[in-house]
Amino acid sequence: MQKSKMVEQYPFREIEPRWQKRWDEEELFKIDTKNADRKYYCLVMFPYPSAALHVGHGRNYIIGDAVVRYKMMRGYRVLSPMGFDAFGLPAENAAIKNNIHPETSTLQNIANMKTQLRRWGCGYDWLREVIACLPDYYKWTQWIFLQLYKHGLAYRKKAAVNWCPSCRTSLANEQVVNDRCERCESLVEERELEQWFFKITDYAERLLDDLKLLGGWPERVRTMQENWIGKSYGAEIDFPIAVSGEIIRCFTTRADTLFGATYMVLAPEHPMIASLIKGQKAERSCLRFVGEAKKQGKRVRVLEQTEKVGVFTGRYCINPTTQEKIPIWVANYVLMDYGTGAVMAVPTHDQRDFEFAKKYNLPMKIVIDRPTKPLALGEMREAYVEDGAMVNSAQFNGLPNREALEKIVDWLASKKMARRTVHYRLKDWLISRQRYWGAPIPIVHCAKCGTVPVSESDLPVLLPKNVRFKPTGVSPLTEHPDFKSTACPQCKGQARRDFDTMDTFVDSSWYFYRYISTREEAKAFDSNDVNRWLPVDQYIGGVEHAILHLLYSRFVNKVLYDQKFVSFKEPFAKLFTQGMIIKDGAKMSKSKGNVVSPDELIQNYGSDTVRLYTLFIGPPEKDAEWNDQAVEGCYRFLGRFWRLATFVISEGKSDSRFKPAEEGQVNAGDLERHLHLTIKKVSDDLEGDFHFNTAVASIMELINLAYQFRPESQADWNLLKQLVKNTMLLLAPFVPHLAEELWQAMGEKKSIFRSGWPSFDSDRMKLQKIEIAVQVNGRVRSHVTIPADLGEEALKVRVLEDSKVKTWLEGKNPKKVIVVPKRLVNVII
RNA sequence: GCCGGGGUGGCGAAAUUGGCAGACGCAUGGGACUUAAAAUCCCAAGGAGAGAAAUCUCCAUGCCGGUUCGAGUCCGGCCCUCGGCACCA
Repeated sequence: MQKSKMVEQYPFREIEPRWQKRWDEEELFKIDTKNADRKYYCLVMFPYPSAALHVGHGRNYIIGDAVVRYKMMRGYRVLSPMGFDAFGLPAENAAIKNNIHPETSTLQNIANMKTQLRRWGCGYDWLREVIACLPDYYKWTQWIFLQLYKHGLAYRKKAAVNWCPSCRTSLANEQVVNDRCERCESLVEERELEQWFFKITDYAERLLDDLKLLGGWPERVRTMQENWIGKSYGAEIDFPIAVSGEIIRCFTTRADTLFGATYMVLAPEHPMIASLIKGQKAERSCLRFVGEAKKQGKRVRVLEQTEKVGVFTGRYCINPTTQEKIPIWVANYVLMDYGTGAVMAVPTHDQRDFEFAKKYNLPMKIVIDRPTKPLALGEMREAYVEDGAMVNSAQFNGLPNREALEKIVDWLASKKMARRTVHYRLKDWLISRQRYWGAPIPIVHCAKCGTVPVSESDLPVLLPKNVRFKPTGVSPLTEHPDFKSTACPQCKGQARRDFDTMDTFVDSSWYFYRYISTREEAKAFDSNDVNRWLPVDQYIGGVEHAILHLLYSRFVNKVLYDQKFVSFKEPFAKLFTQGMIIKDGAKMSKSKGNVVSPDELIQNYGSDTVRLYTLFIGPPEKDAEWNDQAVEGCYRFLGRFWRLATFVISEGKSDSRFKPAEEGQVNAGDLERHLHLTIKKVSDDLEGDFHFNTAVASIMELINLAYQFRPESQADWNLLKQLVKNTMLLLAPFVPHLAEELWQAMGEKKSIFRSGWPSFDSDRMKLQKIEIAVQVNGRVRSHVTIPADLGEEALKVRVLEDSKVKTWLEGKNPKKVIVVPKRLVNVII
């Protein structure tokens, strides 16, 4: 790139800062939320304050800004807020490494990012800025916690967390990639810790059900949430233990295979194991096995390559369908946290059970037969998992297995040995973090009263600033004397605070309400205002948040709905997830060294060019490869438009760098027609699913056409003026500085963003004469130009007279002639 | 394994939802302007073949088949690729 040699296409360096300043001064994006007339809430996912933004981040804000400006021009009162998801581990790690307080570096980063956003020309109501790490925000994050606590939706239990042995800290699920720590790549371990959870599982059914209300969401995201919630229908079946009569309860989705259940398998953590094996011969070997399995940890156990191993307990239970005694085993492949931790094993119709049974020589029985070739036990190499007819299943023999499934459950249910149940894959949300840089959990631990919530009037629980950073494995707050001890809110006795902080996903699960009431000091938000302005009309962000953030926010919304703080069931009416920007085949990241910095690009081409290219690069929902050379193409186009516009504004007197076409290859009628077509196309593209790329392409076409037009009369000049003026409006959401500059150069006084959106006239889009493609046997052989209103029969006659058609006909009569009005004629021979 | 995207020129991509495949842009080639270059403006361009030429013919949207006058688009069966979930009972 020879940027230094490049001639400046137009004076963007002077224009852009000037308009950025003017828009600030005029408070173009300031909104009063007491008034919700023609409201439009456009929300871009608030960023984590990293050191510098690259063009990949930029796509998010540029798309958002284009939507905001377009809707403004459509006459909406658009709320466009911005804030920062400012708590979190990276800042804390940087603090440890560089010996700088995370608040200092975070606030510095925020200042930098605001400068960058401003330079991009992205417009926000900065009076509504939200910064998650400041007490006036996290006070209310703590309030959210208390609301959940109050209704039994926040609880404490001992649980295994992801633990990175080299960073000596716990990690969030999302920071564990393929069982390894995202930063240092060491294998993640498990550690048992007393933790706070939010009971999101109570809402599993509604979170799943209400996905139906989200027609404005990409199907992909809805499906991902559906998978994550993972609902499965099945039944719990009771297996009495031989002799004792105690019940082992197991969950199955395949009750049709019950007659083939030839053994029972328990998870090593199953609570009944101890009493089962007590006094048995196998007691010692069982205990050893359980101990090893637990030591191995769940994470390793579920790895695909981990061998399935197990041990016999020496005890039996009764298959409730056959009354047969079947052995009870313990095996590493059964998980305690799905279903009941007990699995009825059907080796003939489940692949894992099949492998396990082969290995330990356990009995097998076929209960569903293959419709094609009957199964034979001796010949089976794998489990038969397809459908078929029931066999070896008493009164159910001969039934299709899917039908038998229901009947077997009914039959056992009538004997009170089974009941229909539903299981979810979704787990409760673990929100405790043993880290410093987060909102303290507003709980006090008192020896007398137990866990006691801090009262709302005592919020915020301030995060102390003078702490020592070293990776010890416990929160630095543990060592902080002032923070540590406090009075119990209940008995006023000596007590200690909870040392943990909240997952940053709690911070981000409610920020979109706070934007409505940023200045509110007495409450998290004003319900009346929030109910007027939400749901968010358009949410825009990366697909990487498809599950966590979007699911948590939906959950919190439902909790607030139940407690009557909000009156809507879902917080985000429409969701748009933009694709990533790729460079050299990989996602842009500092560590990969493939980031494209916007600063240099803006210096060389201006932010309007960067914006235009970002929108033109491809369909916004798809990933796209960044191409520096293609940026220049957009820069050239803006220059081309600038030259045309300045030439037209002065009626050919000023800009000597523009030369009109020597002979007009386009007439005024065509040009006007295309102007109206373009207005329609751009409007449709923006109203639809953000087809910025094709909208830009059609504007380019229009300008290319205008270059072919030679103005000869005052009417021609007026047409050209109308054209460039409308094009400014069409371009304004994409290239706001250039559009505003030219707009005012045309003598307009009001901001272009307060000047409405152009309309088109369908009558002016019509052609007098149209060209029709003529096919012979489905292949295009000729074209005819006809009056637009020519009737079908007349068209047929005209086509059959065509010399090329005659040649193909070779004097014969056509079998059939198909006419597609205004498009083509197909002559079948 | 299950679920969901995708597969179109040298490249990013379009295609009015079944109607002229490749708009627009990048890269490329040529021309104009210029002492020259840059910039700008104009023109060409999917591949193969025929022709002096205008033109013409054939082949082309991952592969195979089907429906249809007509398929990038619809149906059936494969292949590849990206993403999500997964010893889930």
